[in-house]
Amino acid sequence: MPKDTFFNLPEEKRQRIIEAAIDEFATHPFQQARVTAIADQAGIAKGSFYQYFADKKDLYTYLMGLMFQKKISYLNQDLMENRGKYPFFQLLREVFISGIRFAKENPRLVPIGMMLVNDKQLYHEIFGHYEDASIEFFRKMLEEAKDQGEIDPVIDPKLAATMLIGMLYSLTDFLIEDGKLDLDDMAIIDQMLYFAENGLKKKD
Amino acid sequence: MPKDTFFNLPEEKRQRIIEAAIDEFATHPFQQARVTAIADQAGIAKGSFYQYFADKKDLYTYLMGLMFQKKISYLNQDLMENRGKYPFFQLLREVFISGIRFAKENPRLVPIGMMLVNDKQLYHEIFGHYEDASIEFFRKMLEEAKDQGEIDPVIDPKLAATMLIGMLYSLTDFLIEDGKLDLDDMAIIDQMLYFAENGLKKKD
DNA sequence: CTACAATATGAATGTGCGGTCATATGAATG
DNA sequence: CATTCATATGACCGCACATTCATATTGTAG
Repeated sequence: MPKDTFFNLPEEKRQRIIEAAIDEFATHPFQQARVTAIADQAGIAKGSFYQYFADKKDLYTYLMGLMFQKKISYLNQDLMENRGKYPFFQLLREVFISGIRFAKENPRLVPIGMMLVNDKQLYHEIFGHYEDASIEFFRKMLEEAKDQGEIDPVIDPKLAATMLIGMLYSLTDFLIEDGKLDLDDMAIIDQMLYFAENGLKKKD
Repeated sequence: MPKDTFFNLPEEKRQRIIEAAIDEFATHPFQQARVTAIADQAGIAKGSFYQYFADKKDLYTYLMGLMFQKKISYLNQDLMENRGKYPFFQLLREVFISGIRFAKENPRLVPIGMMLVNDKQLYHEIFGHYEDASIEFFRKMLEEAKDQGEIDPVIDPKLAATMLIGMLYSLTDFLIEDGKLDLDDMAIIDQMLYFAENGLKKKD
């Protein structure tokens, strides 16, 4: 957690620091991200940085928290709270839509998330030692849908969850990185769902 | 390219160096990988390292080349050379099989590849500035299959290629990382194909 | 043996960066 | 004003590491 001094800062200055940090962490993995660069960019002295944060990781962890909250806020609250009441593929659509929308509206946050996911060690230091939360999330959804007879019984939920996450990650990355696709966002979502639905749905 | 002195080395010593490098690069991203660790592990003096390689990147680039060759060697030569003659889903099965087999037999190489893919900057320095080769490879296969009427005309080849790669990457990573899946390799491949086939195939 | 070239070695060099610290500035209080 | 407390600052320290270099060792040819 940042120190009190950080939260006592005028809103504007705090934002400058956060923005500078996002810039730096979006372009450099944690270890290579430079405190000096963040301080310079934010227009504060390096020493001041350590008035606000215990160290580099302190800021990083705080940022990850903000990001996580923001990501969550893109999910339709009603759908998520009453998961059981909605058909699986509608939930899946909602998750895809919010994922893409988040990525489009916060392009700088995407690479930060990617880098964290790829640094297993750091990931565990920050989020603790449990299975990747997003895989678990999808796995549970699939498990329930399977019980409801919505998806093909031969599908292994954990494997399918891994594949869905993989699709979503690599697509998000792709869209942000070079994003040359002659489709608008909704067409992309439709195709992903079409693909996933035909791949997973219970056959008659 | 390594210097002549490296290739003049007795086979056994050269192997030791390569193995040491693989160990180091499998556990540390390029920037954090230490020349000292490689030299120590290989049992050579640090100075000797620079008799063989211009610098750290020289060795790394060389390693990536070896890895690429090795990966290619897992593909069924006949199938690849006569791509046009085989049905798309058979080719896809072959690519999946060789990918998983490569990963299972060379587990230390997988994280190295993952880290490289995730370091866009380094990736481009090493492989040049063209589109991700594996996406292109899948995209072409899909394009051809679409012309043959094997896959659903609504599918966008580039998007589908991105999704397939994503599935394959994340699955490979998953298998190597913690790999707790109650399925054997063939069952995994079958499910991936089942998923992909139903998702992509032309509907009657 | 000798002389020359190729290779091996690890101490020394240089650099970049995270984190510390003594000091300065300024706001608030009385 | 004078005192105190919170915040700001950038020079400085220590360390880790890639790379260099002067020197030693080994191999080879005549």
